[in-house]
Amino acid sequence: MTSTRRDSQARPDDEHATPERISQVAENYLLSLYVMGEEGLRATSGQLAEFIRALPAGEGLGTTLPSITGMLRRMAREGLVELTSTKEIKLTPKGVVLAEGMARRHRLAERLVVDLLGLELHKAHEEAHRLEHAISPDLEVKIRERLGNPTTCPFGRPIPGSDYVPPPGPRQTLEQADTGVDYCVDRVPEEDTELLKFLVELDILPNRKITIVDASRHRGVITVRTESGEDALGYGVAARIWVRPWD
Amino acid sequence: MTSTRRDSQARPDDEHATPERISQVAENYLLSLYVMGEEGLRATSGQLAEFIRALPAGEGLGTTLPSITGMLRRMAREGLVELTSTKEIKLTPKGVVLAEGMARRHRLAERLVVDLLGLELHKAHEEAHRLEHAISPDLEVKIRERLGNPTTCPFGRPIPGSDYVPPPGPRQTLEQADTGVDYCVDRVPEEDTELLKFLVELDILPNRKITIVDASRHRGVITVRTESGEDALGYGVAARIWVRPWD
DNA sequence: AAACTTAGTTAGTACATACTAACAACTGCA
DNA sequence: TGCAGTTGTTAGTATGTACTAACTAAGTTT
Repeated sequence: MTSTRRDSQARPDDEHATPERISQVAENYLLSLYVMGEEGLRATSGQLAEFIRALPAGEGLGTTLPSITGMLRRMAREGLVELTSTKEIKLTPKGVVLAEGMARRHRLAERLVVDLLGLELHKAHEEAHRLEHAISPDLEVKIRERLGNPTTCPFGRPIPGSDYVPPPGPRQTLEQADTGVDYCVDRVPEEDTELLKFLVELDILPNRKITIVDASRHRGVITVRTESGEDALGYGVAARIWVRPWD
Repeated sequence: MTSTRRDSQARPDDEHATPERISQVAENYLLSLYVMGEEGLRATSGQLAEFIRALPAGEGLGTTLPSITGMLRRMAREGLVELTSTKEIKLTPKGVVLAEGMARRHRLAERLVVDLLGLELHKAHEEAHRLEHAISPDLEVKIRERLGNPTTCPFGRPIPGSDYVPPPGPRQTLEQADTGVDYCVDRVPEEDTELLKFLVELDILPNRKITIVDASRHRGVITVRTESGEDALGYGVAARIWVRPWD
């Protein structure tokens, strides 16, 4: 929904006295670019298209390359991104500030709906995707206070601006982890609803203990033990779960 | 926010299997028309323009008559409103359902930010104005449960679909009320931020006791007593506060 | 090296939302 | 009755977001 860029959703967020208000679409771009950066992905139009295609409520809109090219041009005009000669998309300092704000609100919203409202974890990302655009600075403060200044979202990602400190010890994916060693789940993917239902059931969630019981690479299956029991994961799934040393 | 009507904000809300998603702008129109109906106002384009002009974050956008005419035409095409021969705007059954949903979410959001997040009352309406577009049916249920199925918003208006029953006894404005009689505040206006700060200070809020100590119509001033003390109100303000018999 | 694949842009179009300026229709009053 | 103010519509235009189709530029394959 939505409308032209000048409609509601005024958020005097962040610095920049400029009376600019960016659209929800631009906000989504910024957040996507930010997360891609966090994940170490090369930010190109094509990658961005895939990212946006995976957005909840995306319904496939705004996912063709021409749409993205056009949107990026407008965002470049607004000073939010720069298009490098190698076709890479870089956030400007201004873009970074706004993108961090989006990530902050998105992750706070996830905590809000899960911790305070009791929403099922697998629905949190989609809800937050809508709410992130509707949270004013005032409300953000209240939410943060009410939640006790959380440092991560329910999926383990850090909340920008919080006093998050990366836990000690190396971080790796479950796919690369050793058998028989106790690990602490660090992050799980947030956008795959069906997978999340399974992870919740098996207690593979941030800060829970997990141990690889058996890894048969040839079968493509890793067997893990958690508080809730033992079960098997595919390597593809294991590659999307981050762990760190237990204790 | 914003963008064309097909972007994000998918809400499979309400009945109607039609895959229609209405824009945030249309949602605002529906809510405005609904509230105008509640307040017994004749819904014309002009009235609607004033209503929209008073919307928070409106920033004066979409408030010219031609904009409204155009928007209403589109909404009529979508079967949300009907334009009568007397230039009155009527919600269709479908429009009523959607409008009730907006009012429900708006008022639940107001309760959420005030009761659960501790936001100052005078900011609640503006926050809710953004949040109302971002609440899914799933989340709405969680919010309602978490709030204990409230029947009114913090300003005293009923939440559609709740088990609100109008309190017994006649409802009237403070302007028309009698001197020396105890009344119970029923509703206060929600959109006037400055007035609300004052009402909060004076404890003129729904379900509080209020008594007119003195009414000097010639001076245009009504003096009231509440739990918090005595103070004077202008008639214009008094006309916007609804009361019902105490007890 | 020619042809194909991949990635991205440009061109042209569509639609929602917004505006100003010009017009029409009704109301009230002289 | 006619003229003025109010109210609302139509006309014409701008901008954001989206698309398809056609092009271009790189790298791959044969």
